[in-house]
Amino acid sequence: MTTTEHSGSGDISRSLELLWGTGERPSRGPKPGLTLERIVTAAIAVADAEGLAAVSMRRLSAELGTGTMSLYRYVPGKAELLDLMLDQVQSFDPDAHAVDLGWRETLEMVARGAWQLYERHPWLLQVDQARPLLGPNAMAGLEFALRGLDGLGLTDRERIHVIVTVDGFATGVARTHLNSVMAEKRTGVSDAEFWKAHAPVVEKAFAGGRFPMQAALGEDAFTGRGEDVFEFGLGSLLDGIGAFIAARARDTAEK
Amino acid sequence: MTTTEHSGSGDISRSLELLWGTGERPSRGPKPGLTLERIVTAAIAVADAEGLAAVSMRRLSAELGTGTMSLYRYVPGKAELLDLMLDQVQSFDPDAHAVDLGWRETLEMVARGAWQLYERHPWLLQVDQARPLLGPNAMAGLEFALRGLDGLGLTDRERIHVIVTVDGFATGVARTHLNSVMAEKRTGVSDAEFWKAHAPVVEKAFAGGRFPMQAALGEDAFTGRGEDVFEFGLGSLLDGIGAFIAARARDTAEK
DNA sequence: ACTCACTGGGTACACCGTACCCAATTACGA
DNA sequence: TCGTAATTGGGTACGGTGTACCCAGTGAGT
Repeated sequence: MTTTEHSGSGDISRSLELLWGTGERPSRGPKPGLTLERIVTAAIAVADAEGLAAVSMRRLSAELGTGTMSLYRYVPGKAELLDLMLDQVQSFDPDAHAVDLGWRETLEMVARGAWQLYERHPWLLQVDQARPLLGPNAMAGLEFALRGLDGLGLTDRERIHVIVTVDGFATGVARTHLNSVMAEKRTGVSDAEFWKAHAPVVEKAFAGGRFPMQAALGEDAFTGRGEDVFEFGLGSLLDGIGAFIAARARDTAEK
Repeated sequence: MTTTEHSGSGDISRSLELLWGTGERPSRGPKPGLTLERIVTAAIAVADAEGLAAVSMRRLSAELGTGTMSLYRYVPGKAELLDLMLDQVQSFDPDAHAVDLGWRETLEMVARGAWQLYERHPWLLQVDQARPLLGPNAMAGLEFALRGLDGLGLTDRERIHVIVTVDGFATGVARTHLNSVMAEKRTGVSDAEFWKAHAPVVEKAFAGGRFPMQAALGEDAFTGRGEDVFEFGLGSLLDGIGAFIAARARDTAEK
């Protein structure tokens, strides 16, 4: 049993200070035996290996060999820790930003980047990303996307719309896909077994005649891989966005 | 602090029995003073009003005026309760299914239906929907979508891909939108205040010259409403899917 | 040497899901 | 009619959670 942890519940400016590392060491008192980074890294490692539910303050302190309450000397609370985990995990190869790509390649990278990120850290889907604090890594990603959409005649707001749309799509499909993968890992019940359990109830429902479309569906309809759905949807979405961009280009050409 | 609750963690066939209501009352023993439906309804009401985090067995029992452990006479555990909440909340006007719509209208209804569902019950985004148990309402929704995509020359798997894509898109964008709305409600910090807190740190980052695109962004770039992003993205996505369907139609015509 | 900001961390509290009991209730078999 | 078996109601208790509150120990500044 787990719950989507709320990030950003704590003191915002405190979290930002931690994110951007503006804290100076005070001159008095003993030197800290821990670092923020070690705590965040340990938390991510635990989340990757055992899921977000396994990340508790007691568990982390055990992992780091300290007292539980010592962690609160570095992080105001668990919510802020999640903020920090979010930003750290979003760091990616800065070389990828160097190249100037076309809009389609850029958006494909945005979508595939999000997909791979979720694949690597499925627990991200469990974190309430409502208001991800603007960390350095998040800003770098946005900058990359904006540059790829530059010079197409789109307004600022339209560029943001496009980016949020592509990211939302990737997130939504990744959620469906990865939740299923995680469910299997967690419960030990494979997809096949899961659907097998449904068989009796589904057959009874089909017999009622209320679901002719589903009854007529072939066996293989549901066996598609999540990646295929993602690629199909991404292609369609970008085709549609391409049409929008082309229309914009025609508008500006007329003027 | 909250966590995405895992549905489907419990005994699957037990949950299915509850979903499809195949349980007969045993002849002996006292009559139950509660019903499954009352429990599920109360749980949904609490989740709607105060979020998923407020839904605890103790809280529900208080709401219903019973002992906490009595709930376990009706529901195997909290995971199964979530399964039931999921299906109950997905019920919609059966009349909407009566009409036969074109593929675009159908997919628009699927997407808008999902969007409105999340708007009404934002906590749905917190529930792990990896493997939603096939309840009667979920099946009705899928049936509706499949019918709208009938006769277009798509394979079974392609129709499923289209539906998952559209649903994933709606879910992803709704997540971004509603998490922001919920964050405001929960923390009392408005979007404006939230971004204001970022100002000093963002300005310092801009001064570094690493983010020229974001620095050049107009004030209004981020003030767009979530609904606008949704409508923009939905339009583009359906345009793209339309192109795919048209290409398929040409294929079959050639044969 | 004294002071005092600082770090480390133990204890305690309020909450959670739920395993395990036992008492009260009800209908069937004798 | 009277056990008796099945079923419901629910109290208690356990192991988990985040974290408020303290106090002891550290080490640089005066």
